[in-house]
Amino acid sequence: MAIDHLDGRIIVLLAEEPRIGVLEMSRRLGVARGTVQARLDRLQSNGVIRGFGPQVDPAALGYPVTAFATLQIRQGQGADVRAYLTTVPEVLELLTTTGSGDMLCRLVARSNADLQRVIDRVVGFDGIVRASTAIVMENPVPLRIIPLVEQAAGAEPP
Amino acid sequence: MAIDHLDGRIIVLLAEEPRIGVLEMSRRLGVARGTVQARLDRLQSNGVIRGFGPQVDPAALGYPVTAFATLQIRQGQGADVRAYLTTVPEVLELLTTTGSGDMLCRLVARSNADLQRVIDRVVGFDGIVRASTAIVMENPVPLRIIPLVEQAAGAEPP
DNA sequence: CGTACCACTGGGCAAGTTGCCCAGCGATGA
DNA sequence: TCATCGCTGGGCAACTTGCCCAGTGGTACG
Repeated sequence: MAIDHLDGRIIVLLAEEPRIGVLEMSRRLGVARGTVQARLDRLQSNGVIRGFGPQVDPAALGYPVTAFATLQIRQGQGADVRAYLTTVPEVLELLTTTGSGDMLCRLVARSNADLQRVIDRVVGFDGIVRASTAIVMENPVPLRIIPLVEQAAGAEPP
Repeated sequence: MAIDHLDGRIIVLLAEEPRIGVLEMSRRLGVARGTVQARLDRLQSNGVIRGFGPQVDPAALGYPVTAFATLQIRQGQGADVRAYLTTVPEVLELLTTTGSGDMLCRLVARSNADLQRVIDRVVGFDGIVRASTAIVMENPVPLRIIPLVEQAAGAEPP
């Protein structure tokens, strides 16, 4: 659960050069190969590293428009709404948040015009009372984890 | 830019079993190794596949609380705010959206109490006028891309 | 109608990596 | 004092990678 400095360096190295192998990592970190292997196994079984899935860019796939929709759900319809939204490919993420029984929904679309279609499809579902949408214009800080890893790795040792 | 069926299957396969190699993929897909290699290279240089960085779970790192903060920025301070928030490790993502000159900010914290510290640190910056925060309770649809990939891969061929 | 060009196949090669094993060592804790 | 744990450093066979090649079918263009 707690991460030490070596774990941190492994994760950072892996993030910078994902194609790197265990052997090369051990060389760069100055430790034995078995050590890196053991650490990696531990990090994965701990759930710290969930996997190494490919990071796909929706924009390159033809979906350059991202938006966030805040949904207001009819009482008791939460489960139905989740199940429905799971079936919509353009829904990339769905979160329930504090506030008036709300959900936050990350959407993509082929264009601003297409976004209308996606939103209609989302809010067309019966259990959704109201939706307000914000279109993403810029992404100054793309989803990242490294700074947090470094903090988690560096803060503990002392 | 456009993805065909084989590209889609490669991405899906890669997402399901990231440790798989090119040779094993070619066997499962029933194509020559060189073909898979060429497709992968193309997908990466196209930017469709950005990389294979490790997916780290903030919760396993000791940051189980996620929240979204909507920030209202003082006129003309946008760039300063971005630069500042980039330095805060708990800020995992920052987006500018339509609406009253707003930014949306994804945060994590060690606990609800710790979230207060993080928020103070975020909104303590001068260029931020107001912030409203929503704590994430559940994550019914974790960030995903496969359904979209399948749609992009399956819709074109006909 | 012929000719390039392109993507794919199927094969072959050396070099490197992986997964697995082992013995030894130093620090930690009972 | 002894057992445990994590790390080291080494060795091994099996596999994969990166790279090369010639041949083939389809498509676009002259």
